[in-house]
Amino acid sequence: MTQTRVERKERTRRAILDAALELCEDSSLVALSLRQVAKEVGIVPTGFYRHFDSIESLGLSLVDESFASLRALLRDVRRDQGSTTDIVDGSVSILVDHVHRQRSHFAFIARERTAGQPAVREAIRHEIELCERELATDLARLPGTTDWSPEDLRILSGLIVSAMVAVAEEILAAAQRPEAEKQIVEKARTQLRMVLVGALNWRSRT
Amino acid sequence: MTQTRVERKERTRRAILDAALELCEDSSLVALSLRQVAKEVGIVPTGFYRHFDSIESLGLSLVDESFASLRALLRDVRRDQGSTTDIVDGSVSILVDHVHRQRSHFAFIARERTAGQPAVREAIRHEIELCERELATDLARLPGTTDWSPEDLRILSGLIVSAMVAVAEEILAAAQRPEAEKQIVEKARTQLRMVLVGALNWRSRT
DNA sequence: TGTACATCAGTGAACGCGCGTTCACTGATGTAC
DNA sequence: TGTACATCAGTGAACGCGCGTTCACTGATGTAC
Repeated sequence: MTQTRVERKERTRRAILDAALELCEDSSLVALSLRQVAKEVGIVPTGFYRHFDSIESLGLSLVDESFASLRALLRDVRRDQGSTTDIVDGSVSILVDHVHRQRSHFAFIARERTAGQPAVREAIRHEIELCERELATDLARLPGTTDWSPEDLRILSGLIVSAMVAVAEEILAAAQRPEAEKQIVEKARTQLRMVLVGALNWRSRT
Repeated sequence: MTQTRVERKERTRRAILDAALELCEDSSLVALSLRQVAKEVGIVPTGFYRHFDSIESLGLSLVDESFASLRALLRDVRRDQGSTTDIVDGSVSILVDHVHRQRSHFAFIARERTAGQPAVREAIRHEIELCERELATDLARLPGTTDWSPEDLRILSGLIVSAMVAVAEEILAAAQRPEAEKQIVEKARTQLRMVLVGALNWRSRT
């Protein structure tokens, strides 16, 4: 068990982040105290300051982490598009898989998006806007969107993101109820197909 | 200025509800203290107990109030459908109007939906599901959905509700920025038109 | 290699503050006769 | 109508508790020579 000082510090930092994610799952980061986190980690309250300035700056680190998970999701969806026969089936499966594996990250985003401190909310709003932009450039490569205006691509992207955020929230709410989740997944696939049918029959006004 | 004792009490109760709605707008009900509310209202902390048992029971009253506002919105949208030429333009205008006039109620639902106590979250989820059902029966009366399956009507309804919940949240976030709101409203109308184009070209599988 | 010094993650006491809640109270309003 | 009593919304002192933050500290790890 020989560890360098740097390794030990990183380990504690990691434990603080994990404890905060777990403890705020029942309410929100704003209802979480530094002392609760320290107690869960097993350090004295003042030890917290060796790693973060405040709960808020801890929150901003959690935003970064959580969006790394979300971008990994987008990356997997993008990589999958070339290889699969059905974009909708593949994309929704990947979404569900990521929500399960990074459950606390997606729950954090869903929660703090509306209930976090202003700085945290703003950070999340900004990240989601970036995701919409990314998705818009992906959509531009699909057949049938060649004559679309940039605005319409962004708008379609926003529609898909809204629907998929709602789906992710429903999956989180349906934890431990596999039959409910199955219905949600089927609904998500149909919704995405409906949107794509709309998109294929859409004509941008110039 | 002659008021009965009952009138005075009701006035104070109203002030407590309004103060709580306003104060928790920056974070969440779980981060709100009884003393903050009492200070805002202008009564001594212990005076709070003449009206509510706890912040939690105050929260339950706010849930009831907020859903009354949401149902008023649905009622207005439904009433408007017969009289207007463009369903999309009319419905989005009504949505925006209601969000402005009952701003704090919609913000309360949006926030506590993901960050509230479990019982509150569940109540909100249930109410939103009821709204989806209602909307599905309205959609069944539109031309072009006569041969749709009940499931597909519910799924389309869910898609529209998700998109409009997202729009309401964006409008709330864009407060004091009229030009940003104008863009959001235009986006909402285009999204709704895209969805309806998809619906008109959709064939339910039997 | 051994020694002397520097670094710094984590400690523990102490602080002032806001918290929810208790309790006995006050005095204006309401009611019974 | 006037009087005597009841009600009860709001008061104010007091409590123990958990909070964030300060400060000087300890002692294991790291580094320079």
